[in-house]
Amino acid sequence: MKKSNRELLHGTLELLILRLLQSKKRHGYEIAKQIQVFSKEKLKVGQGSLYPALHRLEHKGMIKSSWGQSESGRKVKFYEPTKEGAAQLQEEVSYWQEFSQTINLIIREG
Amino acid sequence: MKKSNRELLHGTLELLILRLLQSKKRHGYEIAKQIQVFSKEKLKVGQGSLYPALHRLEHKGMIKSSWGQSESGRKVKFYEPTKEGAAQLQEEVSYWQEFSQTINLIIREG
DNA sequence: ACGTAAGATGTCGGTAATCGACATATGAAG
DNA sequence: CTTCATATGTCGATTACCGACATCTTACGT
Repeated sequence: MKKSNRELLHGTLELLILRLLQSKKRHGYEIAKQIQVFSKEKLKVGQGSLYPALHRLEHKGMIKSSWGQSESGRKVKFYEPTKEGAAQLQEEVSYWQEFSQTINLIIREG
Repeated sequence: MKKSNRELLHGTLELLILRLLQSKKRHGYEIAKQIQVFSKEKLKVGQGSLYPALHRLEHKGMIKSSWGQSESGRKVKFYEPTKEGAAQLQEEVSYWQEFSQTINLIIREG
């Protein structure tokens, strides 16, 4: 009965995570915040989406984790991409580009 | 156990349908073919995705259907957008633009 | 005349990603 | 001393999408 909000990140969450980890080691909470910042608060990825996605990626061997300390001295789990993850990112990006170009083409000329 | 193919149209199928119907009345099979053509065969929407999406849109009052004849004289069900559907399309398009710009930004500067 | 391919609409069950809600713990600020 | 932001995590529900299958019709080759 309850109307659900729009699904914000259909299949692109793993792409975003891999891309953000490519720049530097990051922990989960930071990734979520960064997505919010980049999107000017338009996209929000909740914990119920983020953490399962991280575990999924780790389980698939795309990223690896290590406990460490954040700048503020808190215990955090850092993630970084593996070699497979870096390759996967390239694939995801090129798929996204093809995909989004197709959507844009249909919007323009459909 | 079987590995599934990549999900081709994550949440954008209704946008594509509404957009293609905006140009002219079309029937289901034609819509699927058009998406294939526009994407240069890279995207394929199967019947198991297409027809439920059409029924969904009709049930939501975004499109309406009428039986007719195709150019080749076959019995086909034509769809066209309602007023609500046209408005919904505008919303979908502007959401898509915001969304894709965000993804592109993160790909570039993440 | 006959079979097969393509056009066309539809259903069904399974899969999997996302979601909101909840649980929990810690350090900082007031 | 309590509340807020940080931080990680689980859980169940929803739902779109998918491949497979079913069915009917028309066109085409042989």
